[in-house]
Amino acid sequence: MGLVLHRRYRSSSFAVTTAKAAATAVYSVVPSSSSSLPVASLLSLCRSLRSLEQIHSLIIRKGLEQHQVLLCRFLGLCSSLSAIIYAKEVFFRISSPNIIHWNTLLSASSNLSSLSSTISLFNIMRCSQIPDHYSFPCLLKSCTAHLALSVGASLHSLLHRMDLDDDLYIRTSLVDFYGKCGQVDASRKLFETMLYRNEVSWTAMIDCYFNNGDYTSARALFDEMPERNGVSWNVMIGGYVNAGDLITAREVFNMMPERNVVSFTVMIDGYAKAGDMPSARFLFEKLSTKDIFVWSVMISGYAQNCQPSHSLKLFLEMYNLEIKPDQAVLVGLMSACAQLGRVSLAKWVDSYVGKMSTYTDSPQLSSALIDMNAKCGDMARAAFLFDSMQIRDLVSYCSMMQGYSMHGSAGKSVELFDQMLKEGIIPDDIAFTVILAACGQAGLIEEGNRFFKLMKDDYSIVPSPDHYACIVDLLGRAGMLKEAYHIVRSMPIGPHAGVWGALLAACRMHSNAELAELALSRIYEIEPHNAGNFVSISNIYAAQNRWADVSQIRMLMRSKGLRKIPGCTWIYS
DNA sequence: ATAGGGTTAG
Repeated sequence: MGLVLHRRYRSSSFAVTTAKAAATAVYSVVPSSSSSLPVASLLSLCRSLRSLEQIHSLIIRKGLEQHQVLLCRFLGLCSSLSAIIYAKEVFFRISSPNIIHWNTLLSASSNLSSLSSTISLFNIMRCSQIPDHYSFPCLLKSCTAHLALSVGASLHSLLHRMDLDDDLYIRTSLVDFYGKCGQVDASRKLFETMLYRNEVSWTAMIDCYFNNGDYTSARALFDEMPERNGVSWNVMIGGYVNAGDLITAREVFNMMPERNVVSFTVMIDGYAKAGDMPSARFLFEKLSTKDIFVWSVMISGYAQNCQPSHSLKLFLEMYNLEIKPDQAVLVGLMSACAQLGRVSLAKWVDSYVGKMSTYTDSPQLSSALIDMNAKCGDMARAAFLFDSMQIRDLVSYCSMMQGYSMHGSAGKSVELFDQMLKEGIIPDDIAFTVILAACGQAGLIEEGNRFFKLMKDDYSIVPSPDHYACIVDLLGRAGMLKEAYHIVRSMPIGPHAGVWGALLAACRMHSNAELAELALSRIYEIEPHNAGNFVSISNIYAAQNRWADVSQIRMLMRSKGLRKIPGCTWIYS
């Protein structure tokens, strides 16, 4: 229903008329006891766009349309309900907006609109109002979010001319802005010359050091800062998590005096990214109040770690608690469904997302939908979704290409890749992994080599072990085992299990026991607990009637305590 | 009555 209202505001030029029309309904939806409450109290109770509209009509009826303070609070509410268009419509009906009205609208715009529309709003403002120290932090925040170094830098020089660059809030915003844009030295200079600092400024600087890989300075600053709050601690935890140092992250987590839900979320996410779902789950269970973020981290964590049924279970648990899933949760859920590959489930989720979602044009959501449908076998639905996307992005192309490849139409994947290039979309490392895998699967050697070369020469992407695994697979399937082995040997970085696995699979396909043994011994060094690798070589021996070797492998497996998990080979194939 | 730092997604 949020969607319906939102659309209406988009299409009608004046939300105000809509509000007037809704005026008659106001007392029926707002509880009768509260209808006698002052409008200000209603504003603090307001949780939805619909009640906002009703309060608006009440403001009009009571002739409070130009009430300065009320307007501010109203605009603030529009902002928190993501109703930027409504906010603008109300704002431009204010007969003489003051600086606070402007700043509130500016803040709403910087949170909800593009940087360019926020900047143009700022320029309109400057025609009738001199911006003050409240105006700039949100502008800078928007620049930071868009990593717009040049826009932010020109704001900085404007601030200097206006003599506002010593303000605590503004200085902190600048420290954060330059830090996020990778300009550590600029950040440090601004931080060190600050007249006053508080926990926020210290934390912004620490985060800046972490984002730029300087863990020592981050730690030194944390130890030095006079007072810390929850965010300071969480920045430390997150910094170590991103650095891959879970041990130190956990130490900081344990030392933290009052952990909040973000501390847990950051730590849990760290465990999930490192593949340690048991530790993630342990912390998750200890958390008494779970918010949408932590649910999302767990659900997508299980999906990323190939435990889709756990994702599904958690989602249902959330569903039963009547927590409204957000976009990230839905994406995680769909990623899990894609792995489960159950058409009926995918159909349910597809329609559920359609009903649930207020993000109809979101490329992330569309891509996840495409991916899920493709992986669950409904290529027609995937193609329909793809074709109905307004703007197709890299991820949606990748989902389609992977889908076609899975359904044995790698030729279509190749077509799509070329079409994507024509549309001006820049492929990344993952896109090349997808297309190389497609070529491998279909035995398109020439195309595969073309893309591999394109990736290295035209896009300057250094091949990852995954890319090498695809190339090895490509050559191996075509029976070019020697060439494949040569590629493996020539890799500048150490091959991972997937590369050797591709070689092993090729050996199996072409019954080359000798090379298979070599590959297996390497794989065993890397992943000693994967029974599937042993099964592969045992199959090669069996194909060559080498039954003694087969039973030897079986005995070896037994002595190592390895058992093949039935039906799990597809993960590696 | 308005502003700054930390968390989710192929």
